[in-house]
Amino acid sequence: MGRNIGIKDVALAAGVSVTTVSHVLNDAAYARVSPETRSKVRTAAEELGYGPNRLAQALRSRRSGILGLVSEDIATTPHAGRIILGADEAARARGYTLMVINTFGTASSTSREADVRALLERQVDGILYATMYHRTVHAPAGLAKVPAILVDAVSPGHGLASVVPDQYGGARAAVDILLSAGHTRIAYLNNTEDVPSTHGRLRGFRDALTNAGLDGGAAPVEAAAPDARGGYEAACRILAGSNPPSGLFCYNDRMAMGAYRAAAELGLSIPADLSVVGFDDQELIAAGLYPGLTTVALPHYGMGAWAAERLVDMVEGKLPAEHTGPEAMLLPCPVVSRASVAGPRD
Amino acid sequence: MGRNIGIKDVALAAGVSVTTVSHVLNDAAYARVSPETRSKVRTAAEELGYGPNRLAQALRSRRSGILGLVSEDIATTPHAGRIILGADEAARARGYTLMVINTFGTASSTSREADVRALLERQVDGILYATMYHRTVHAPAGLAKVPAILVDAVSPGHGLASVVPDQYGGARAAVDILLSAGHTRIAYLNNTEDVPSTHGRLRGFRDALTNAGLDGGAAPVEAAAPDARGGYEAACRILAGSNPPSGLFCYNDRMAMGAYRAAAELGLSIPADLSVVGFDDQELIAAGLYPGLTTVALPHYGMGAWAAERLVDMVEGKLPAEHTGPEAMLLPCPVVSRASVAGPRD
DNA sequence: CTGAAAGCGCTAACAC
DNA sequence: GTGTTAGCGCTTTCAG
Repeated sequence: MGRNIGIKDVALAAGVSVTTVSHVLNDAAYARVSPETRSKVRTAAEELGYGPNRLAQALRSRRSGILGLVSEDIATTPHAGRIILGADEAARARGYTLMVINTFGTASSTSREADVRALLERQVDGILYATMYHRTVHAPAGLAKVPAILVDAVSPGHGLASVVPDQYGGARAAVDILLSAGHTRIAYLNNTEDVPSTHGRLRGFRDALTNAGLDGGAAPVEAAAPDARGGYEAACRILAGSNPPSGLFCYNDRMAMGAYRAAAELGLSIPADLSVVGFDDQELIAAGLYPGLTTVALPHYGMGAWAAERLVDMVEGKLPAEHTGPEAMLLPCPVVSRASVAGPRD
Repeated sequence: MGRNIGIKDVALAAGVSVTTVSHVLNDAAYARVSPETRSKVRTAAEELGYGPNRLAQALRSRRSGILGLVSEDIATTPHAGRIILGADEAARARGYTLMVINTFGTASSTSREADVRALLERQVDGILYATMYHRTVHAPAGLAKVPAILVDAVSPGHGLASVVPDQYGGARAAVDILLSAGHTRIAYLNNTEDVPSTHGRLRGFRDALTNAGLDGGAAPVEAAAPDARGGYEAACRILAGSNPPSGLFCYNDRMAMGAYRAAAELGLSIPADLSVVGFDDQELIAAGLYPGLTTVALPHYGMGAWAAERLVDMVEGKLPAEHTGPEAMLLPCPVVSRASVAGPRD
């Protein structure tokens, strides 16, 4: 673990000045260096196993090439992972490295400010601020100091660009799947929490029905906690009625998992007696359930990639750093078809 | 987004030299600065909203305070997330920041080398190299240039410290749960893949039985793909026999999920007719299944934390950077009790 | 075409 | 007690 080789060593080995080395290694546009010198430098660098010290480069050029990402609850679901992956790949493609800071959904705003400050001290060129589920946040003040974008979140009145899933459109697509299969008695198992997805998906549900000539406003909706148990309970209630639905749209895959159990207990076979569509596309559940659950995927990867791409544009001045419009970018939620939907029995 | 305030500005505002500012802000041990000067500096820094430029600090002090983590498949399961979280919290507690680089289980060794090189160029103080599931890897050569630790992986002959789950012990604990509940006819649904966990868990299964006075070598074992479908198929085979087991240990939670389905189809109620224990503690599955699945947790968080802690020790010279023993550190896999185990019917 | 030299913001001898 | 100053490794203007 001896001393690292620097540009100086390369210069010495190639018999040129550090300036020249820097010029050729960076393909400096303004540099005019002879081809022979160029290759001399290149081979010298190669042989010495030279690698630039990005810290020094950053200090000098005032560009760290690092994008900060503060992300909530990295460990809880794969959602955060997919945002990170999308952002990572987009950033990498543009020559940037991601620096991820984990925070908690429950973190105080002081600790969030501290996270952003830590990133700022590292001289990140821009910051991505991601939440674990679509919601509105109070963006840390530090975000104003560098280009920044909110991922899966909106922060009213902060003039920050943001990207969120098109919950409404996803719900419509989900219900359309059921509609196209021929179902007319369709119910919705909603979440009880007051978050954008709860409202967006409900609106999408109703509008899809109305748009198909059914009475969306009167369609049965049961709300419960957004987990397997909540789904089980809500499904029991809705399936026990006198004229039970033949198609069931669930707020998320976990509730759908509960609905599967309810159906099994009631002797209802999926999809022969009951068609089910979920939301979120949690691989572990959706693919593990039997039959495989048809669901709607959340564009986490896409949001991460979109945001990183934009952020780099801002950093490089290709896009104004100040947010242009008040609207959040809406990314589509694609349907993932598996085996839980079939035509109605009757 | 104007120019940032530096130590110089603070010095000017406080009417002292930069040295003094540096001394008080870093609580330099050797510095003798009067209390009044100290507070003058502190308030000046405070008022100006000064924050150090960690890049410059790092360049000068030859310590970046960054720990690199190359982690596989961040987005696929929460496992990588838990390693990251554990490492992040341990690193943070010691004043370090994590720089996470995503790689793929399928990545070429060239690309892995490149990932490590990128980290090295950023002057990370040490590197954590994590795989998504316990396996043996060919560690990138670059890891020799800084302190490094393997997480969830071993690399024979590289002299690298590493930490992995105690698969064997976890399996024994899982089977012991079944044994203590009174079961004597216990079967194992194993994975067909040739990875350490497959072998470790099988050994644990057999030894636990033998240790209890049963014939571990003759106990029924069915192997299949480690997912819900494989579990379903293997469980069908094993449950269809003439003297079916009353206790079932599954290689992982996904296979257990399949076993639940098989049991349901055979009219077997869990845990009344069949007790089931899984492995991995994949929250989404284990807690979502009904009844909740008793399983064994993989110590991902713990491995990340242990490794980061050690790595910092190495970086700070509190631990030799070269690996001491040839053995990987084994972390225990704790049992997570839910509701899938009861006494046998007979 | 190539090189000297001035810093980027900070730390830490060393001098006063 | 406090200040001067020489770099850390690199980029880039400006001379030659």
